Amino acid sequence: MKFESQPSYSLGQRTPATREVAAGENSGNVTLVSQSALGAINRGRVLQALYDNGPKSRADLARLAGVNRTTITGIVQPMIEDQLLIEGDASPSDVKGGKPARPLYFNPDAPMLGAVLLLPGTIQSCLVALTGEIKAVTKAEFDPHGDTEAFIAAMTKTLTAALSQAQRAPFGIGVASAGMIDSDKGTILTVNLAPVLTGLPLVAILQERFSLPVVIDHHPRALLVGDRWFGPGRGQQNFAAVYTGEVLGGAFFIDGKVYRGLAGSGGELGHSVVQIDGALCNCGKHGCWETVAALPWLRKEAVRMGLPHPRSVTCARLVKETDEGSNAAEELLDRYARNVAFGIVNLQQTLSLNSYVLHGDVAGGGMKAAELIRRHVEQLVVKRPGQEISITVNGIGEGHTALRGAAGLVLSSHLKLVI
Amino acid sequence: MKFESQPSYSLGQRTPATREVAAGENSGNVTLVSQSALGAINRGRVLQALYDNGPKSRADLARLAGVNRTTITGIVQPMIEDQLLIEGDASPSDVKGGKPARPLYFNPDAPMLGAVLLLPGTIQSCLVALTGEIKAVTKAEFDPHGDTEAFIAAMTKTLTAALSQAQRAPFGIGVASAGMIDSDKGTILTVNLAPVLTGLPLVAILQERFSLPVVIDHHPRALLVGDRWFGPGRGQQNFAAVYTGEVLGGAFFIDGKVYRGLAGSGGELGHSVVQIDGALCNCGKHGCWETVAALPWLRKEAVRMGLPHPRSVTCARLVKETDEGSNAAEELLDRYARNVAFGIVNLQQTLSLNSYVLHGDVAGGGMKAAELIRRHVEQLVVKRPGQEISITVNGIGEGHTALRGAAGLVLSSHLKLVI
DNA sequence: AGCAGTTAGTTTGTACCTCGCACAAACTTA
DNA sequence: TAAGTTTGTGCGAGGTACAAACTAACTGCT
Repeated sequence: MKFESQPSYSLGQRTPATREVAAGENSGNVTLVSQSALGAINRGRVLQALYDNGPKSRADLARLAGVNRTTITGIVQPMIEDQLLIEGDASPSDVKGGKPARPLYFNPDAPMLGAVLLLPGTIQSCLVALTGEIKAVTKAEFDPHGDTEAFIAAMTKTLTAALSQAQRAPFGIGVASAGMIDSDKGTILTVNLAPVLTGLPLVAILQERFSLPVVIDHHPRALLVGDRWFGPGRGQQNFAAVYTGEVLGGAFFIDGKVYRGLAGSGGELGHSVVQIDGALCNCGKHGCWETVAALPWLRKEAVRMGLPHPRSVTCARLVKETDEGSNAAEELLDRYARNVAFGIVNLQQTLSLNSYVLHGDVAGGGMKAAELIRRHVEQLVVKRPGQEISITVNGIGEGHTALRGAAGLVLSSHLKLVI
Repeated sequence: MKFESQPSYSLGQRTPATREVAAGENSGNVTLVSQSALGAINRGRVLQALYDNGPKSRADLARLAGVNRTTITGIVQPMIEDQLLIEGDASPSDVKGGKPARPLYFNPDAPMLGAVLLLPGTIQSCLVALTGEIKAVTKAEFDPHGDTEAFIAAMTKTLTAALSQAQRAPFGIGVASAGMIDSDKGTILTVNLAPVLTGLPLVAILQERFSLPVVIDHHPRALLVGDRWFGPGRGQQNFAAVYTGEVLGGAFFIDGKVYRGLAGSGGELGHSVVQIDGALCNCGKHGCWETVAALPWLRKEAVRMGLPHPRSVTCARLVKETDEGSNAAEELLDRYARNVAFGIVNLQQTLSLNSYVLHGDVAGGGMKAAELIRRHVEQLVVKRPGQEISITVNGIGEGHTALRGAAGLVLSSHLKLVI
């Protein structure tokens, strides 16, 4: 599957090959900013400003970035000609007098992004427009213990089905996967619940079949980017996404960049220790955060406390039952919130990001759960004067946030160059 | 106190005033890289490469950074003329044939950096050469509960004494301080053991008196920069510094940059929780890492176990007594190492930096303590294939590492622009 | 000794980017 | 209708990195 008509400008490094050439034999630890890279960087930042702030005029963008208006014109003009951006009609502005500003926004028909969400047993592929719209969703299932070839065939088939509905070449393909991912090498290291994926060099495989830039990252990082793009993290420079469910995970947005850690292994929070010599964890260690703040703990406690249908209890149900007056539910919910809070406290003491977006089970508990957790965090953290800690939930269907995030991963990896 | 003869080129933003002008009314979250900033950025990176790798020829630097040789010439030539760098004699190289390379290195007589280490009751000021040499150390004491004016007078006096021995204007002044620091605003928030410092806007005060760029940061961050500059972190792009003693603290070097967190509050690791509902901490919470891995814990346990002179026990002494065959010392040392390891494990699970430099009490235990801790970390961390975790100690007199780090803070804040 | 080959560093010209200035377009206010 | 304001656009200036071509200095072979 090949596409034509690449845009006349570059959004950054468009293919891994280009990247290798650009980096050359640069084995050192210094990278200078080259003249040509500068253009790509600034183009990327202007686009990001448009993501973050919505439609803006050239003059607004110039003010926002502290640069000359002419600079913005020079950057956006080719993008308008290339139909990536659209110049809207002059809108009635709030300022008096003067030529009315013409807002710039993303062309809904601009090149889209391929996105894949890979969870044990299921593949979800789609196209994501720069406006965040999700199109051409195709799903497939695979045998987690089956044959690699069969999985690759299923993967290729759904992705082809989704991508073929694009009119112009997508900018790239982003894959969000459960499990342990090496995002540098582009391989899946291990997925406990889907051994067929173990060691799969998925990026190389997809790159070869689709001739597009491909990025893979783990699920929480996709949620983070989804938050940043169209969720509560929009426009923020520092925040963390935290996922709770059967397992716990997290990802960080630091100083305007997605944090990966070496080989993309940052954010494996589930196995940070909050209880030395505590309960045994799946990983073989004791007292991991996952042993006190994930669903298995919640359900075990529900059994112990004699709650109704304890094996299927969720945060959402606890909130509902609390509202209906169940003291037992309220008590368990509070303990759950407190246990979740400990992990956030440790993050806060370490990175001091001040802003946390919750996903997964606790997100089902909505604002009430978030507020409960926030209160525990406030109590447990060492306060600094004037410091406010924000805890929000992203309740949008998880699949959508992760898919948007997977798409955003491609984009951000090509916009935010490592400089 | 004023200096003359500024260099003809700029190493970045030389004064806060310039910075404000440069940022303009940029209240947004986007910053484009301007053409002129590009030069400053690359100049800074070349200098950093020289720090990291020691004397290098232009050609080597070009290869290291993946840029053209002519670019390096253009960058270093003004610095040589300005006597910041010196071009060494052609040295016999290992390659056969060709014109011999001429190494570039820092002029020991180049402008130096002012550095201050502020601990409860004591002030230490000095000059630090770009070669790392520490000169003109002057010390003073102050009453931690005394008068603010008296403190400022003492501070100004020692710093003036140190700076007056410089022949050219220092690049700036770096302050490393105990306690909670707001490095954005340049103020000391609180120092538990020195109330006189509470709320002191030290950066503004020093900037006014010395007309130089001034940077303040907390003690562990200075240690980090000291490590990065002349310690085990030299040339590394990702590592953490961890300080243990009466209190615990840390700082991170991430992707080639010092991590600060909002208002410089990142790295307050002592109060991350490793034992839910554990022992009561000074901060009023329970189960902080500080309650199980700092000196007070160690000494309390030494008392409990009946070790000799338990109130003055240190890691160094435990190592010595272990070597001499004391089983009790060996057992306590191992438990101490394990407790320290938990904090490092949590860092590793969160940020995945893979490299840790220890300071303070555990550093006194030398390689033996480091190896013990490393073994515990290896056992407690979720291993990824091929992942190696390095734990080292920086045993150099703490004052020196912190002072060098304080100096480095100024330099790095002026070299590594936020771009 | 002399020449080819190799590497270091410089000179020169080119391409690219941002900025400041001047100006037209479009709108408001008096 | 005139003055004032804001947006957006040419155009030249200044600064930066790069490529090509050159000189300088050294090695190894004949």
